[in-house]
Amino acid sequence: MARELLEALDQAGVRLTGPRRELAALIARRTGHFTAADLLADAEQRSLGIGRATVFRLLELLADQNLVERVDLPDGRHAYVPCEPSHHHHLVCVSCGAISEVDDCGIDAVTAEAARRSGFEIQSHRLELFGRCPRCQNVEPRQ
Amino acid sequence: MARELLEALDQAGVRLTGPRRELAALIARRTGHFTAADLLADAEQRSLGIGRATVFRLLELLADQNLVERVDLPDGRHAYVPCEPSHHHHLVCVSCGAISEVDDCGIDAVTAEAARRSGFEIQSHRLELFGRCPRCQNVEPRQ
DNA sequence: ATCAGTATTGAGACTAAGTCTCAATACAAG
DNA sequence: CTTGTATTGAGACTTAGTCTCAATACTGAT
Repeated sequence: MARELLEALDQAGVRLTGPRRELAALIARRTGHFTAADLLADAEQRSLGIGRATVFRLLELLADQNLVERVDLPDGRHAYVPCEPSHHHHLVCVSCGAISEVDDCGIDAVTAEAARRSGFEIQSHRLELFGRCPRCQNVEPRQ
Repeated sequence: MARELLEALDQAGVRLTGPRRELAALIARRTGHFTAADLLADAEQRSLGIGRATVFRLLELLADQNLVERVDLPDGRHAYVPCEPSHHHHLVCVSCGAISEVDDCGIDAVTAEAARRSGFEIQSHRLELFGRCPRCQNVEPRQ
């Protein structure tokens, strides 16, 4: 998966540098969502000597490329999740942080209806679903 | 509208203090969304001598009471919008910041479908729609 | 292979956002 | 009025993110 990220960056015409390769590998081995601080901590733990700015710069690049998406957690923090570049939404497990992608599911009808009622010209939307993944439901049922 | 905020705070069993009254009035005279910094600036401009912490504390209180909702702007900033305490979603005008509330519009069907497909047990969701309000469409058509 | 030009880098200063502590104050119930 | 306690502002502190700049390292051309 790190490979895919790097290929996509290559396609985008940016240089494939050491720090970028290393960060791509760190992202690839993460499961679920992570924050910029998580990634920075990973890098520091391995003494990769990667600066804070570089982490933010890469995340921005990946987000531009839709290889990673920014998710606003219910507690207000910003996290990222690696994902397919097509438009979709995320299900975030509030227990373990696991992420699942869902594609359209009919939200277009909802936005069209909202546009009709309000007169707004809708350009984009963001739908985030929070709950518990199947695994966490089994571990601690009906909490 | 400041009155409504204060009444609701009273209901919630907190004290109706000077700073809270003043901030409620500032919120009431705002249109569209605003950030904590905006409110703080308003207060400073009027030399109300209200501390940063007080502003954040009140916003948290109001959010707990669902009198104000936190919105994550596309650029990643956090904003607040005063609103009805019932569940609903917001349309945010990216030109002028105007806010419009939309109620359900069939999103429950979407979340149910997503839950079915993923096996998640969905607890909450957040839908934000960004676009241009009717007024801004007229000012600068088809931008 | 090497070179040259330029994108990218890390360090660290800086800004902004938000939290926390604590002594002083002000509300509200009696 | 008095008194107990919630709330306050100041300001230190933390965390998130940006910016600058000189040094480095890709990459494409040679």
